[in-house]
Amino acid sequence: MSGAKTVDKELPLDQILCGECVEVMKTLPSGSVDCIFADPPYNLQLRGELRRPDDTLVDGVDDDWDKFSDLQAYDKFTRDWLKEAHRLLDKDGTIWVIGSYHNIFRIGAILQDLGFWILNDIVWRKSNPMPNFRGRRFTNAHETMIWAAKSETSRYRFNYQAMKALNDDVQMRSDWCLPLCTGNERLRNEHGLKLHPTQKPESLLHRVLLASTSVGDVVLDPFTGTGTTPAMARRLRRRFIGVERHPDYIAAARQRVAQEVPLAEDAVVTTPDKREAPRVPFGSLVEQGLLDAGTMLYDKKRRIRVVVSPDGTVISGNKRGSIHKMGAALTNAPSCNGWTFWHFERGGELLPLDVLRQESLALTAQLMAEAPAAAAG
Amino acid sequence: MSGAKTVDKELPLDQILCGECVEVMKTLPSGSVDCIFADPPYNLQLRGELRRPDDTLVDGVDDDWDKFSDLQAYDKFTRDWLKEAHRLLDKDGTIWVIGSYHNIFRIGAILQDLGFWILNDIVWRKSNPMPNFRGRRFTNAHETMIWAAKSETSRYRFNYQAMKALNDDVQMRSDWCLPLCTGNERLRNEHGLKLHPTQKPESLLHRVLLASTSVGDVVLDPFTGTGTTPAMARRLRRRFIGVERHPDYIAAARQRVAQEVPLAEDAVVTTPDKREAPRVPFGSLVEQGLLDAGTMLYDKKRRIRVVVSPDGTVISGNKRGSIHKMGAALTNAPSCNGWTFWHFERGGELLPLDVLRQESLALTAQLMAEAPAAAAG
DNA sequence: CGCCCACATGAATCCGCTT
DNA sequence: AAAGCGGATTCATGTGGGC
Repeated sequence: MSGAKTVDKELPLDQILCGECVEVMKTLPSGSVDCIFADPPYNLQLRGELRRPDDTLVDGVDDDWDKFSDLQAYDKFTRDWLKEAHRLLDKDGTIWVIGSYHNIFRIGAILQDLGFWILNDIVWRKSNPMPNFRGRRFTNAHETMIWAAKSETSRYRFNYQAMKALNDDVQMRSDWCLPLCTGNERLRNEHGLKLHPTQKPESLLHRVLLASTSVGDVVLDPFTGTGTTPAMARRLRRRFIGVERHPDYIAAARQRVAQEVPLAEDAVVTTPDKREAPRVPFGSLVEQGLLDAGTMLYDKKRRIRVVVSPDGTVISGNKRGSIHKMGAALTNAPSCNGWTFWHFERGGELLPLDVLRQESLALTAQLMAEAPAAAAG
Repeated sequence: MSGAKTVDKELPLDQILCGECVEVMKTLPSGSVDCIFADPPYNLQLRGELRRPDDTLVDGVDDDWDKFSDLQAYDKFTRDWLKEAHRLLDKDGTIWVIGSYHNIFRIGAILQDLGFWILNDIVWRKSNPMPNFRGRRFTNAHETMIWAAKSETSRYRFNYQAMKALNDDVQMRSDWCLPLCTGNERLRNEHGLKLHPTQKPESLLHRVLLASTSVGDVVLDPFTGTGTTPAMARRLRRRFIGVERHPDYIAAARQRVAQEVPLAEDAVVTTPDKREAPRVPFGSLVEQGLLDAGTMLYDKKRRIRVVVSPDGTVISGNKRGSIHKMGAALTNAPSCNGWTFWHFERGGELLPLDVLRQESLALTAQLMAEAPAAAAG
């Protein structure tokens, strides 16, 4: 995606910029990023301190950046940065925003108001959440991410097959069970205390970027914190732009990113979607000599048959049409994938046309390798 | 709760009322219900038809009641019924609202705007959701419920121990995995077609009511549909008020509720929360002769000791105070639960004071059973 | 009666390029 | 811009019929 953008040269790629997110975002050109991941302040309305039953203090989020005078102030803040996010996003780009019940409803409503088109709400189920110490509510065991396209008509990226592969070959669901960021992954200061109160686990960003971006895409994180998004972007060979205002976080994030080793180029290749394979017109099989005119095609159970025509149509009685149209017409179906419906005979058994399509693609790839310039032209 | 309300006589209890929810709600007195469960229209905005890969048609929600001209119209609708809900709710009451990403962000924001205090967002994870047939998004495998109190200062009901018991003795989390309403539970018309497009599973309402209401509480459902809430309320011996505008749904719901057999009275008693047990003043142990003045109390490791005073205070040197205050003072802790901190000697071993509290409660219960009137007075 | 297989179905914002 | 059309896409569960 980003490779085609003329604005690329102006972009501060693979950098973590210092400043207020809206101010910094205003310096970037419109439509210049493919994906945004945002972990904004949660507006946690914690009243006083919270203690565990053993009287140790729960280190809640009480930093200054998480203080807002009221809901209206939080809404204004949210609308301001989301407006800039909308401007920066490519027309086919998507945005992820993570939050809890304190702020996610404000964010979701404002996203919709600004014209973003929600694709999913994703539940991050924490495998090891903090228990509810007072026993007055359900254990708050999840956070919510909203995944939205720039507009209703966006042709957004979703690596469906990669997600399916990641989930034992069944569709990835809207609930993801992942552990909190702990142990060595958690950045700590010289006193061993956690550097950032809400550092997100790398596994979360790994899945987000794998699902919704391509290699080389530009990913913006307006609230970079300690740099989980940049680090994962670098690991997965995406480009990143981070924005953060706290110097301590920036220093930690830059160091972290510098230490991150990008995966080998062939290691970031994921299961491709079939839609992205080059289209093979059925007629080209006849042209290439992979299938002769006059060949008989059958459905799987040999109940229906058609004859291949030299122009790539197929004929049954006085009807003629594409392999798809004829498959649909002869079965009274609303549509039909001719590549998997029709079969040809080879060695006494029936094989789907898709086998020939694969052979055609392999043949083309071979020609490309032998004479790239000629084949491309 | 409701037993103490003087408005009870005016309430149309255990009925399903016919009409627009806001109109009907306006006829009910303020502060008259303990809990509200609402399953409002989701405003799904479905476009064309959707087919499964096997070409069968998905029976989507295309009912008129789910159509709104735009987000503003949906917001107005939502604000109107939530305002009435807020008025009807007892000051310590709670509300549940279920929705999907299409509408839940509008609802959550408006709840907050109206002064409701969100307690949890609960994720209903569907064990058997409908897949995403086109492979263009993550499987939409959950719906979200918001649980909110009338105000920040509500002393709302949460049956913590019952929820814990229901969850194999670990705290109930904010994500609930429950199957869809299918099979025999799903109400069908004479043609075997589903009567209501979005009937909720009984297990969901069972847990909701068990978590947030007491036996005898009044539960309002402004969008009753085919009556899952009334049916579960009746089964669990709660009172209900249903509101529904579609005559077919009302007829089905009334029949359904009539067939519902309430559980035996002793079957709906759930694990009581400790904080609901009658409070036992430490001094009453001395009064009851369960502990003699002058008895020595120790911490678990016998490092600290105090002496029991006849007035229920404990003494260490020249300091005197409650078991809690003295526990905190002698350990430099901000607070201390004296019942579990202090131990007494029995048969050569140290037992926590809590053992005596249980014995005191048992003794009182025994007295109540022998002579109820006298003990109560 | 039990096992096996076919079939039905669920709150769904469900395609994208060419002409 | 709207239409045409190639062709990509499903999981868990319950029910019911056949054997």
